[in-house]
Amino acid sequence: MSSLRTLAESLGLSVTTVSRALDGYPDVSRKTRERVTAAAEAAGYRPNAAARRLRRGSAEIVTLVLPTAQGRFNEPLYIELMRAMGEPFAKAGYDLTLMASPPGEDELRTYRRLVEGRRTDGLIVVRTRPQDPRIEYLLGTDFPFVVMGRTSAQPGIFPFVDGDGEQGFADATAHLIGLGHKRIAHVASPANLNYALFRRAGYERAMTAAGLTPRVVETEPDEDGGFEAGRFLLPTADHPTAVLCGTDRIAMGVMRAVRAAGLNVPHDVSVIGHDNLPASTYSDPPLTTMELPITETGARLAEMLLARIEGASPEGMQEVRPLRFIQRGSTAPPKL
Amino acid sequence: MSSLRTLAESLGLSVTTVSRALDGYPDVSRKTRERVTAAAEAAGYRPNAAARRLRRGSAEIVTLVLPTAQGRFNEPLYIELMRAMGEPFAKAGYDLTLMASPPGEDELRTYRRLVEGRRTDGLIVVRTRPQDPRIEYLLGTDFPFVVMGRTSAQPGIFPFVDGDGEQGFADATAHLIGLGHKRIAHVASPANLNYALFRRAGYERAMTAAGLTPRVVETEPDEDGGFEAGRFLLPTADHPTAVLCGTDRIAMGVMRAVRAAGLNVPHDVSVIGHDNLPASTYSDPPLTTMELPITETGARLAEMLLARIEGASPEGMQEVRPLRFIQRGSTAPPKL
DNA sequence: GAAACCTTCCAAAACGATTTGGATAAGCCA
DNA sequence: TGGCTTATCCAAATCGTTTTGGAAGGTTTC
Repeated sequence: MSSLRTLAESLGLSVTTVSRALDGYPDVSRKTRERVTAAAEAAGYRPNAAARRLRRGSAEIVTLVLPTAQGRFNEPLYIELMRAMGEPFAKAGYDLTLMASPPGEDELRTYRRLVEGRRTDGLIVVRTRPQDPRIEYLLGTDFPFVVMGRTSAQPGIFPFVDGDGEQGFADATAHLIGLGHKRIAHVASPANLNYALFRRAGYERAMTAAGLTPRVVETEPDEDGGFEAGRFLLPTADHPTAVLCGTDRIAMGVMRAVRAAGLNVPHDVSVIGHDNLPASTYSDPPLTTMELPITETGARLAEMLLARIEGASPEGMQEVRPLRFIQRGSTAPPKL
Repeated sequence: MSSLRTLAESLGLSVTTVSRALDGYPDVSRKTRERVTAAAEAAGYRPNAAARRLRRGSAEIVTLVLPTAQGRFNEPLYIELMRAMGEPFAKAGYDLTLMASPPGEDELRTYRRLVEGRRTDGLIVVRTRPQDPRIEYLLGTDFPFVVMGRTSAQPGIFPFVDGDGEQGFADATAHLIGLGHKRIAHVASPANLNYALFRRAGYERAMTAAGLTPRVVETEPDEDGGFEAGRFLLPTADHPTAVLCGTDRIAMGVMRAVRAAGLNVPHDVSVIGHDNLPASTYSDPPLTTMELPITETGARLAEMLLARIEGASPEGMQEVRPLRFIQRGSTAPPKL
């Protein structure tokens, strides 16, 4: 409704002066500035976002694109991430928005729309794959983006923060070995998810180092996948006494399978997950798990993205952080 | 990079013609149109969103503002809702975005920014309160919005879809009574959440109709709240044999409290929730619950919002839908 | 008292698309 | 041939800001 022009006319000033008064330029007298801000307040003036964006060439928006299709993913994690990033971005004058996008072909189209239509000033990429077409595409532009997670091999350097899944899973495996477990299985997420590779490698490293034989089952990273894997692993007499799961949701499914097999967690089978989902605190028993502390991660990612938008080089913006191990009730020494 | 102007120059055409060719106007020859679209394709031309918005006066965006601060809310629900609405909006040329906002004063500011800065074309309001300042504000503008949920008393008519919590909780209570339960408690969400009032009313209606005494405990709508309520209700000898919970997350907490009291679900205490969260399928035992079918709800809300954006009147856009009852393992007849 | 400086304001030019209101040329009819 | 359509194209205005490059008038400096 109220534009700069109407406001200026009602004040008997030029559009320029009103604009500069509101932006706090020093070349407008205190008296005028006060008159202008009062009038703007009274009229409920709010600059038209499109006009300002067109002129400034910046959208004042950063976007997290959430791939979401087959099954529900770790959404609470991403909402949490949004919350962690919200404040730093708001402080810098950016709206943080989330867009859900079906993965695959359409996903790249979404990115192109956002980038080439200048619909956003920066992107947060999540749920990386070892070869990630989104990142390949973004590296080909000079568009600012940050990544939660990593890729395996990508020709180019970009900012990311990731948990040290390799070390974390090695440590968790060592923890189980320390409890006395020998038959430890790993239920892994599909290898087309990048984190799955690291976690598996850590598990295998620790097992081999202890002279134990790794046993890996690959499955969908959700409760059903975990349940299936559990049903596959548990029936035999020499079933694993501990199962290290790629994600909490897999772990939930495995625990259900353990119960379905008439066994007990953690007495017969210990279970460990990863993500520290809200539900994991309240499962029966509460799930032993690990996590990348999300608040600090979000804050750091926001910082990086803002720096990139300001034109900073991505060098030195690669961080692999230790995971936090959370000991709860789903792990115990093996029976006898 | 590539603008209409550069494209036009490279083709030896006017900006007008190029624009109209790409928009499929009939006053440009087939040959020219083909030449233009080919060149646009080759140059990777994508219209500048800000410019188009400024001129068209539409942002091509609709926004769901998610209040998110104290504790994690039912995020999976809202991501699911986004997914349900994504396609109809995409088909109509709108990007659907989610913005997280701290509730309270700042929340209204977020709404004002979006509405008055024309940053979006339509809003989806969720997590309604009985007196909802966001809705009051929006009713004062003529800005298009739809609501998932209802308010108690609001001077004005607006589009909404809500589950019939009153009937649903009455039915669930009747179901428990039919199983033979007499001491049935209700753990309610705080009364400043609108749905809490309806659910409680339904519970009380069914109890009273059966000549039973309602017993209501109010608590925070999360696992901790449920746990606290459970610890309060369960220790006595004449503890409830069934607990009807305002949300699944409350129910999770209650189930944990039941176990902590050395009792069994459902043998000693039946538990019912509401929301049908992903985790509820995989809890032990799986939770009996109910839900507002989210896909249809999202589709209908999208339809309504698009109609409102087109200028349709909000009359007849009020829908209270029956809840779907999902019987799982957390309910059984009372012991003896 | 003239030159150099502030202070305060503003006209006009962007930004990149869409849309209005013709202009030009070719085809058609009588 | 002249008048009337029709088919194709385009110049210029517009959306609402921000920003550039002064201009006008008053002050200070020497």
